[in-house]
Amino acid sequence: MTYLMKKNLPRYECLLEAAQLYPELDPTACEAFLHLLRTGNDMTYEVEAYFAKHNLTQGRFFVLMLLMDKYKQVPVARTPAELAEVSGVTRATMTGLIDTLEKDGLVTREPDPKDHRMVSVRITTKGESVLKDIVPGHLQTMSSLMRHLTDSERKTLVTLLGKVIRAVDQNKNQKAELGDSHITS
Amino acid sequence: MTYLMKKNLPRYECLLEAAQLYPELDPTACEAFLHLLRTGNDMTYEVEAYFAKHNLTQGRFFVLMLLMDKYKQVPVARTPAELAEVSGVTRATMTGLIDTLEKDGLVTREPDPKDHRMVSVRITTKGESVLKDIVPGHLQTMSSLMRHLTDSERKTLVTLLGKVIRAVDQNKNQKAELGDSHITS
DNA sequence: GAAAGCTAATTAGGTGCCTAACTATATTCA
DNA sequence: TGAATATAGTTAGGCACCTAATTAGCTTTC
Repeated sequence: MTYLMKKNLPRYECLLEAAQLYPELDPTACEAFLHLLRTGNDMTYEVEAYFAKHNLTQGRFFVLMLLMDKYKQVPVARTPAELAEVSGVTRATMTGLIDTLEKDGLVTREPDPKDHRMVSVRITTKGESVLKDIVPGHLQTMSSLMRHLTDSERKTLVTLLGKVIRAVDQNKNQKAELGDSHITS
Repeated sequence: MTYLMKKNLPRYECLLEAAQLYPELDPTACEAFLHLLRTGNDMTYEVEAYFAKHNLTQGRFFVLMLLMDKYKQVPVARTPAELAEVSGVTRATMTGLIDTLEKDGLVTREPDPKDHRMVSVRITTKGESVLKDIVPGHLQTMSSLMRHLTDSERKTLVTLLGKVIRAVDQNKNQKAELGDSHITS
C-alpha cells in the first residue's frame, strides 16, 4: 500500500515529460490513477488509526458490524464462512480475525447443534458496547474527510468512481473468462 | 483493507435509512467515502495482481523505480533510509524489502566507504531489465482503469480528490499539533 | 451401510507491514 | 579525550493477509 511518493504526487508537467520516455504513458490517466490510489491510501490510514485507538482494525470492526442486524440493531449469529464471504477475505483469515475478537471477549464461538462442522459466531454485550462507542466517531471521520466537498461534488465523485469501478469489474470478468477457457480448453 | 462489502456498496436509500439510527451519519459523505475506499481497494488489488505475475509487489517495484534516475534512466545508489523516507515505510520494512530484492538478484548492498553505518543500495542489470519488462504493462493498467473517463472527467476527479487529500492533511497536522502540545505541556 | 467425495473450519508456512529493542558507528561537548 | 547522544541498519516479535494442507463431519451412491 505504499505505492506513491510519501509527500507529493507528481505534477502533471512531470508526467508530460515522462510520457516522452514511455509511449504507453497516458498523462491524464496516470494523474487520475495516482491521485486515486493516494487518496485511498491516505483514507485507509486515517481510518485504521482511528480504529487502532480502540484496539480494533477495519477487518475486526467490519466483522462486529456484520454480527449486528442492520435494521433491528440486534445480535445475529453467523458462521465464519458467511463472514469471510461477505468481508471478502479467505476463511483462514476469518479464523484469525475471530480468534483475536474472541480473545478480547468481543465475540463467542459455539458449535452448531445441527451440523457439527459449523460454528456459530455471536457478538457479546461487550462487543456491542465497543461498537456503540466506536461507530459515531467513525461516521464523523467520514464526514470530516468529505467536508471540503459540496453535496453536488460528492455526487459527481460517486459517479466518476462508478466508472472506474466498472472498468475494474470488466477487467476482472475478462480475466475470469480467460481463466475458464484455459480450464475448458 | 477489506473494509467493504465484497459485492455491492450500500445504496444511497439504505444510507438514508441508516441515518435515522445514527444521527452522525451524513449520507452523501458516507456514500462518497465508501466509494472512494472501495475504488482504492479494487485498484490496489488489480495493481498487485499485475506485479505478482512478475514476482514483485508494489513496494518492491517502487524501490526499483527509485534506484533509477527519473530523467536520465541511469542507476542511482541510495541508502535504505532514503528509500524508506521516500516510499513512506519504516526503515525496518525497507530492510525486509531490500532483503527480498537482493535475494532475487535485483539489487545489491555495499557498505559506504565514508560512513560505515551506511549502506549503498544499487539496482543490478537484472533489476533494470525486470523494470523494462514491467513498466509498460503497468502504464497500460493505469490507462485501462481510467478508460471510461473523458479527459475532462479525469481533471474533475483530480480536483475533487485534491479536496479530500487536503482534508486528510489538515486532520493529520491538527493531530500532530495536539501531540506536540501533549509533549510540551 | 461403507467408500468416495464434498464442505466447514483450522493449522502450517510465507509475505509485508508495524513498533520497539538492539548493534555498531559517528558526533558533540564538558 | 571520553561519556553522552544521535544516527543507520538490523533483529525480534506481532498482526492481517494469503495459499495449501489437514481434520472432522455430512452426503451420496452403489
